[in-house]
Amino acid sequence: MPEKQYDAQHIELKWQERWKDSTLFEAEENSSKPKFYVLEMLPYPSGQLHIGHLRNYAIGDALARYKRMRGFNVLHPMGWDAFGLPAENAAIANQRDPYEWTQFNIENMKRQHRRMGFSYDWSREIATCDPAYYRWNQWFFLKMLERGLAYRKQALVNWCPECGTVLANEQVVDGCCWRHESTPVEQRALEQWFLRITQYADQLLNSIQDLEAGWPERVLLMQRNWIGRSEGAEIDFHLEKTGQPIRVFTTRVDTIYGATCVILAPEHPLVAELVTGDTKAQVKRMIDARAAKGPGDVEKEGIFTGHQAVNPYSGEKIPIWIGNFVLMGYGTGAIMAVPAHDQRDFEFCRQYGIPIRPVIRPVDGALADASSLKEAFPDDGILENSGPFSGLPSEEARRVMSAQAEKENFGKAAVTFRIKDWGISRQRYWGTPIPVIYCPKCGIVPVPEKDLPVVLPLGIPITGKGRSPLEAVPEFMNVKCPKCGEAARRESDTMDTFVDSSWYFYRYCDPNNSTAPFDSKKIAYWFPIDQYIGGIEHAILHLIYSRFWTKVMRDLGLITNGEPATRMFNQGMVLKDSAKMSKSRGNVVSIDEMVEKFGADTGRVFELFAAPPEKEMDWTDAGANGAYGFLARVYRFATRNVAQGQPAPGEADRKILRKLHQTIQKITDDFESRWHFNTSIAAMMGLLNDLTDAEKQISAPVMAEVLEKLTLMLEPFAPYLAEELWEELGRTGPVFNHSWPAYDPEIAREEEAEIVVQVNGKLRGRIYAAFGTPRETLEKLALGDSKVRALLDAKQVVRVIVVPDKLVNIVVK
RNA sequence: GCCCGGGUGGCGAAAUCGGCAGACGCAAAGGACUUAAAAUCCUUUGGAGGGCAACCUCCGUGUGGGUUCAAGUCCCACCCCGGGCACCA
Repeated sequence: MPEKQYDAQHIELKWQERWKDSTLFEAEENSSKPKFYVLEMLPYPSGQLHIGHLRNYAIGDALARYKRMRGFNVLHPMGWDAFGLPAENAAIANQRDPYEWTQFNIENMKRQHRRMGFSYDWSREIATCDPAYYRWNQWFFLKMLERGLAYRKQALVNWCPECGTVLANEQVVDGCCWRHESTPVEQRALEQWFLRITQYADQLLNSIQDLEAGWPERVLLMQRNWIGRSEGAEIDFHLEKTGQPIRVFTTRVDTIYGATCVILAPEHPLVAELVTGDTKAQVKRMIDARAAKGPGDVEKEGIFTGHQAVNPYSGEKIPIWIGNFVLMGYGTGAIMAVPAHDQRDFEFCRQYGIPIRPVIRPVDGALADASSLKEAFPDDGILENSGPFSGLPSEEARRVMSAQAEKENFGKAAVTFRIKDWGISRQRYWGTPIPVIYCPKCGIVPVPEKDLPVVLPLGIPITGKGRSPLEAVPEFMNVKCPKCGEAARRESDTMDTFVDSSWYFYRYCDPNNSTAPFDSKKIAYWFPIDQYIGGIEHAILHLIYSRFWTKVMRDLGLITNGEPATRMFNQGMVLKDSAKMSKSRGNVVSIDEMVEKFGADTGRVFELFAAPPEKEMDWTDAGANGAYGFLARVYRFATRNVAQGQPAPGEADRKILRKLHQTIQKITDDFESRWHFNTSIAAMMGLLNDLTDAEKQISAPVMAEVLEKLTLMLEPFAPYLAEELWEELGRTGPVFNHSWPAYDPEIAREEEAEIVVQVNGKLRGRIYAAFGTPRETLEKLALGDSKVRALLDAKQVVRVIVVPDKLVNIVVK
């Protein structure tokens, strides 16, 4: 009879058909099992899934299946982040209704995910473009508005005068509009809505320490830097002429006697008062130049205002400059320049001939001579030439000096954060409408909760021109004021899509709730997320916003957890032939194409086998062939050995059982600790190689046991094949309803330890001894080894190092 | 410039706590089967040298130093690659 061949297409279609429309894992809130919530980051439905998107799902699905087999009540939901710029651009370009376009893409992606056989609980599917979801974005917005966490202020946006519309940063190309390459983008001030994330800056920073156990160190580091807390002092210099205070922020108030000028950001409000005529025009050019270029490329540039400021400590008069490197959005928008102790100030002052005056000396050194200074001395030391503070160490001086400022009312110790409030206004069609009404009489009026959701009007023209697409829809814009009943206008801005992704994973726990965003009891059961998996590109924005949202919901009394996820994992990128996959390179491999060529199981196995999951991996068809070959060998071996084997047990049985238990141990360890599934799969390949070598010597019961356990171990990686083999073995599936195989360390252990014998650290031989053989015996054995003895001839043994069960190193002279 | 990762055969990689470098796979070469090809199976495969042979010797984890009985792994300096941030006072 010819051997059965592995036909991935046939097998996968068969099981897809059987499991059509069914949810594989159903998570239950009332289960007595321990819970495990595993989540991959939301995909955006661009409709064109390629194998680069596959990796975090392959990892998440393997983990979900493994945890399920370990007896956990697993929640593994799936949904779609379905608002955004691409949908709108597609609508503009293809004249398609964005809602239909999105629905089409969601259906397509769902089909692809089903084809891959991922174990989602489809009964919990959500799409963020559904009013049933975004209604709660609006509800949260109103709650934040009530508590002063949402506010409106003027902010600068990129504006294309040709389109008459707002541009996202990525739509600005070389300072010009992406559609009008010769039209420079302008900065225009618009009233925009903000969420006060800065109010949570301290909490977001402090509770990072709770994440240290389960989040990658680099993500936490990036977040710490992003939040950017710095301690220092705010000090008022005074305008000489009027006595008007100019507040500066500094981390080095101890250097203030070395301040030789005050520098204002060009946008600083005082600038408008201080400068006139030509200088004013010069300042405007400075602002525009910076907007067009981006801060990194700008040369330091300064303008003297002609005014003087008074140092509140020394009474000294110093010039006031305007500097293009001073940021209005950080600190107070004004700095004191201490060129002797700050490299950037040093460069600026040298450029403009402003005096440089050292006031800090190293603890065990002398004060630098200003005329010979080559670079700034930025470190702490001892104060000199600093009036009553001379002789104090920097740290103490900072404390004393800010205390004095506070006492005498010209400043205080202060903390500044780099993080800014979160601007959520988007002048776009495709997002959650901001639920606010502007009444000429009552002002800003929130939409009453009973009128939610404010729904996006469908079927309207989207041209990409004008302030916002919604503004051109009178049926949407014109409303009665909920307070006074007079004619009023709606807010036409929609929300940033990061709002959608900030709390979607809570909605999964209760996706159909129509009276609340979710039932708090269900959240209390499932949260925090046990494992979140996604790309490193979200390390900052998405992950800070969702942490912020969690803290706000906790303060609203909706949830009790302070962080959304206890563990976070960032998978590496998938490359194709060593280059990032992209349409322009033409190296995109679609999931459909891959499944037709190799099968879903092969795709998963290869993506996990080619590299450890946190590293980037290179997709090559040859490599995928290798993974296919492995699955095919497993299939052929299993099908030809079902109910086969020698009647009597023998030596081969013992060896193969040992290998089996070693393999189970290895893969279990990989799942429990570091997720190096590449080595897990390598271990299964090793087991299969040993099985093939001993094929004819294995007894029937051992063969049956090995095949059963191998199939169970395949389940997280190649579920279709596992299911098929399970059926071949005469068992009833699904496989994930069965327990993960246990290993016995006694069986897994080698009978004898192989002990390496080194002479002066070089490998010279091996000896074999039972585990736990005492040091003395090992030393004797090693010294007695004939090969070793030959090498020791005429040499003197200085020392012998014995590592039990491992190694003997003989040091000779 | 700063911060964070990396650098191991022809290639992807393994070596989890300082203890046998190169597991597992790809590619390649040779062989078996075949009219032939595909598929499958077997053998070889870090480099150099030696031996009729079982095998043996030396070198080898980006570079140069160091610690150690022992270094891919720890320390110092440097080079290169990738990612992030970029005048943050």
